[in-house]
Amino acid sequence: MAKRNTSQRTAIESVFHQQNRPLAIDEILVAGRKKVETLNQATVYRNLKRLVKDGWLIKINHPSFGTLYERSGKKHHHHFHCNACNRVFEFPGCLMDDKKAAPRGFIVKDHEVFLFGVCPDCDRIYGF
Amino acid sequence: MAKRNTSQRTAIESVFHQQNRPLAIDEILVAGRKKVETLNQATVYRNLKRLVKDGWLIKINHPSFGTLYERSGKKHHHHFHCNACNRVFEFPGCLMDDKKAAPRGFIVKDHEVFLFGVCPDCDRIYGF
DNA sequence: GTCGTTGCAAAGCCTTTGCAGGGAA
DNA sequence: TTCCCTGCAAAGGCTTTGCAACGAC
Repeated sequence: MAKRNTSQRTAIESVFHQQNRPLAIDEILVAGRKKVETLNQATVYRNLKRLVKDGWLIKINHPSFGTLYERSGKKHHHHFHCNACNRVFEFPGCLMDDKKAAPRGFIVKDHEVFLFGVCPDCDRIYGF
Repeated sequence: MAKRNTSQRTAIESVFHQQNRPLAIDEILVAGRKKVETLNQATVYRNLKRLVKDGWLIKINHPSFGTLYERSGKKHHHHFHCNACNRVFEFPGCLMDDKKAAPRGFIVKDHEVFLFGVCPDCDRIYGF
């Protein structure tokens, strides 16, 4: 199935270029409508699915926000959720060794890590 | 709000006593109905919510199965999902050091790890 | 008898899908 | 012109909620 360039898809892609962080469906829809007023929710869902399938996006499962999407191709990183401001941060690098993470016999091919805590801003302000 | 013991709640709790692994809503409902035939889905949802609130259960977010529940009070462990048989395993222990997992300034209070790969059984049978 | 709990059905989210019209190539 | 893509609305899952009846204490 050949892919056609539409203003809607371009709008959605540009949202990811502007915001370098994991985005929720709704954020994508709202930001996308600033570029294409008529942008429909179903269109966003269809395009995200397509972009994931094409390997341009990665679907993330946030423990409390549900589904988030982020650009693929980034270096391996983990996610951090600030319990105070609810923002999601990305931490480059990794301390997990897949080979050592599981008991003998299990073959680990990938992993997903979510960290929870307090970000520097909130620590400074609220002193959690 | 005082808590009353009902046959429904007892049934749900006993499902967790019998199956020592993360369970999906539907598994809980099906297994629970073997003890209390009339057990209703809404009742299961309400009790799970209550048991989580009381700290008796923990809610887990499985990247592809959605919400799972497991007994609280277990030692720290991570979850492993076999890509071949789709079973979820629990691995005791942890190689992650919260203190080292984040850049300076971030305070990590907790983390959640999901490993993906092939379990020993599937590796033996299919040689993935 | 009180009031927390249950079953049932309706309603609420989030996401997917059918369909006819619209637009890219 | 072809046929992929879009908007809209309906439909599907999963989860929550309102309400009257029920049952633990």
